[in-house]
Amino acid sequence: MLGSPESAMIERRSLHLEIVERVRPLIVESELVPGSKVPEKALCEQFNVSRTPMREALKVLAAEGLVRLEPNRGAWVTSVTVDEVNEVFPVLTVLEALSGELACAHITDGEIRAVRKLHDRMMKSYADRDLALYFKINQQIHHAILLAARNDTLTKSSEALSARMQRARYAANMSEDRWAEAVREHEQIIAHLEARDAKRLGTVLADHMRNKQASVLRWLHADEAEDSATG
Amino acid sequence: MLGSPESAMIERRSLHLEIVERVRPLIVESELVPGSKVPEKALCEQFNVSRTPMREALKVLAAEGLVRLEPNRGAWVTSVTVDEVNEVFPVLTVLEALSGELACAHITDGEIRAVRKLHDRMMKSYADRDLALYFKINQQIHHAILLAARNDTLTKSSEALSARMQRARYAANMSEDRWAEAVREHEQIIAHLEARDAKRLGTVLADHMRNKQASVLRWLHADEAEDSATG
DNA sequence: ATAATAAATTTTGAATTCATAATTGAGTCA
DNA sequence: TGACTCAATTATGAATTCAAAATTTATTAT
Repeated sequence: MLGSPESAMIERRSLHLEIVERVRPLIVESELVPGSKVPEKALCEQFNVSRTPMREALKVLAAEGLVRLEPNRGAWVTSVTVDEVNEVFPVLTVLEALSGELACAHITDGEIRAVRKLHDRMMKSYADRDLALYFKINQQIHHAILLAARNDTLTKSSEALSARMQRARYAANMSEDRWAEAVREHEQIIAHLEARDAKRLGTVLADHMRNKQASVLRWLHADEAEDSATG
Repeated sequence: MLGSPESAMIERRSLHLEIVERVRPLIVESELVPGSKVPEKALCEQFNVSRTPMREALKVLAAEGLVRLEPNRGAWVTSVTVDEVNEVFPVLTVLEALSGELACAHITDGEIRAVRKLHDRMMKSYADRDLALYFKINQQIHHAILLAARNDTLTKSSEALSARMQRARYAANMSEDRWAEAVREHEQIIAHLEARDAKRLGTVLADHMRNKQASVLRWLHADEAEDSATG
């Protein structure tokens, strides 16, 4: 046993949570492919843990909506469907708006400067046409705003739903027009944040999220078309 | 073994979920007292299940925020604190507003009539000064609106947070004035729903929730005062 | 060759076991 | 009495075991 490298092993505190935090990115990053079966045994071997904590972790991931448990048939990676997008995004939209409003009330000057730095770096990544970097910084900005809202419940709810949507790797599909629009929205986001204009920041964040929803839907439809063409 | 009555036993499908749905009300109804240890062994005996599915269930309940897991010290029933109320209610408020807006778009005439019936019965319970019944129907109304929103993600998120707040059994503390105010708000809720006025329904539901938050906070403070007086 | 059935294998769900950590309680000493 | 130690007990976390269900493979009949 134990053919896995040292770095893949887990020893600290709450084992099942440790596993949740290791398996979740595998799902979010689509390393575990949507619609496929979660390879329970292989994951146990990979992390060198027994089935008990792994199965506990899968139950938590099921509660988060990242896997679906079929009685006597195991755990399956959920996939991003049109219906799911149309369900999750409206919720995410109001949470995002709330995070903006609360952030304006609680964010420190130092945190605003930090977001500004992220924003400027993101603009550079746009100028450089570095989509991957753009998306990474993008997420960091949204995360920073959530943290500034000083509401763990909001952060947890929002990031759980975000994780479900993040699996849609629609980035590659994003049009030049949409990218330019997103950039303009982000200019407004940083401006309203620096002005601590809660209402306007909430509104633009909500609009931003609705546009993202539309973008993800376009990606989903393109994906479907591709499937029916090649498959 | 097995001194528990037939009705307390569990046999169907997904055992851990079955347990979640049995233990959750014990927490929401405060039969498991806030701040106390979850009696894992006793619950296993009560439901006649082994520790494995019980512990899986506790992990799910921890994800929902109803219990807190302390490594090597077991599971503890979380209690409703001022900080938690001030965190959860703002989120609940925007979700409730969203549910109203979506409900206006999707609710059927039949469902509206059903909510109207609930509303009228609730008004009668108010006239009868039957607080317990009032609260029960109240919840049914909010649940009916959530269902009419046709968004499972929203329903799940909202009811998970509601469950956490429901443990605050602030009803007994609700003032006559607050009760009268809540009733007026409900008159508006049913009116806007029947008019399918999404924006206004969203707004009044949000206001209603904010008033509820204030009411819960008053109850919490009264409770604290009582503690420092008697304890 | 194909479909249907039956046997073998694997996977799943849940009980049990076992090592370790935490708690309790008895005994000791100031 | 009260604080402190250390043994006994209990609870916890996680691996293992075991029965049942599902899946795969082999076999038979058409």
